[in-house]
Amino acid sequence: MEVLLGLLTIEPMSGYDLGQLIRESIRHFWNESYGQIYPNLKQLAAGGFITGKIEKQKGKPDRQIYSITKKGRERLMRWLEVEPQPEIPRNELLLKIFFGAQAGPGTLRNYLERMLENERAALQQFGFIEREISKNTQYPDAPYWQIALRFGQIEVEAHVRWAEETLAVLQKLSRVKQTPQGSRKEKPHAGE
Amino acid sequence: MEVLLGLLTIEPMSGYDLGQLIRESIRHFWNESYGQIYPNLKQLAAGGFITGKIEKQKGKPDRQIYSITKKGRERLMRWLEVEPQPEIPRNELLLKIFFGAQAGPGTLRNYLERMLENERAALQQFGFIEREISKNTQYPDAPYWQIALRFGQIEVEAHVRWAEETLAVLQKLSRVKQTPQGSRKEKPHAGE
DNA sequence: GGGTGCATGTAATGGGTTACATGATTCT
DNA sequence: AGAATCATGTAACCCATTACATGCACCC
Repeated sequence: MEVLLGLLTIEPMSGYDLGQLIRESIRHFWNESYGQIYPNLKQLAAGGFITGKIEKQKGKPDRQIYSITKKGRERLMRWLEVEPQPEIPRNELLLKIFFGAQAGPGTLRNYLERMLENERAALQQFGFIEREISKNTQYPDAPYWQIALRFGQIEVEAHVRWAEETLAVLQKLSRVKQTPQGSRKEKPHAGE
Repeated sequence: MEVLLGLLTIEPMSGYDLGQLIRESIRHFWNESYGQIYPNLKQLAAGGFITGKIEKQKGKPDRQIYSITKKGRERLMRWLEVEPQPEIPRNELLLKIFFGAQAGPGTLRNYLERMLENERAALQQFGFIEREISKNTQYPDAPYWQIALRFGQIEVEAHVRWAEETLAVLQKLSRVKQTPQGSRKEKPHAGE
């Protein structure tokens, strides 16, 4: 809800634009689906927090361009003043690793390789975003965008380090499991 | 749902125990509320994935102790084989920082200080968990628990570094804002 | 001709938190 | 006396994703 308000302080936009912008620039810490965006915009408009103007296009469908109102800015402010409480992320990968002894190291290694791919792709995306920000230094928010981006970079680097370290640990674990005295109740897994 | 199954492979437990265990050991990457745990246990029991035995206690209410069944283990296995897809966390703090120019650096600094407190508390909690794990090396899952814990440690360290760096950046930003030519449309904020 | 992008929207479904209710014991 | 802990459970509610629907234009 308030994301939309916040993004509309940058410039007036349509719901579609908002969706694009979200997945291009803040997806690494916030996401909204269109199933969320459009109804929320309607609500915000009904409450007088934003106003919409229809923009006609040839060939393409009409666009509803929304602008934030004074009332909207006030609402955004009030929300910004509320201290964000830490939220517990749900990390399915970690959960599966936690029960790793059931799955065996082979499966986990695949998951980690895939994770590394994703994280490296994210790093590239960050590079792209960084260039976008430095093109738009005229906006007063630009330094803050940079800070949010930096969070993503630092976190992803940490993830990469962890994943690499973990792959090494798993290697050792499967070597230990292969030694004769290491096998107790465990059923031997096919392959490594 | 499957967390419960997974945790019950460690040993038979009650819903209450599961809740305790979750918040003591895996809260940093997974959480379930009792409003979720109890109904899920009922469902799992109805499906034959776990079985419950009533344990009577004097003075205290009866406990339903659940054990995982063979069918339950199979279900857990199938779930473990499904590749976890990356999930986008929602970080309200980052979102508020992203719109930082609206709120001003003072508010953000408070949020960051609070965040640092939380992260440091988490580090301490991790120390506690680490000691618990090293007491329970007889479990075959122990190395995997260690890996999951390591993730938390590395991530939290990264967060701390980012927060400290960001506090320094904000300091600079508010100094720049104070210089005469830097003030355009911005209302001056009380205190720095 | 078929897929993709633009653009908006709704409905079904699933997930999860919060708040409430109960009731006994133990601690302060 | 009152609060907290143990222990289980339900109901209301909010939020979010997914899938579906429409319709035109452009490209291969």
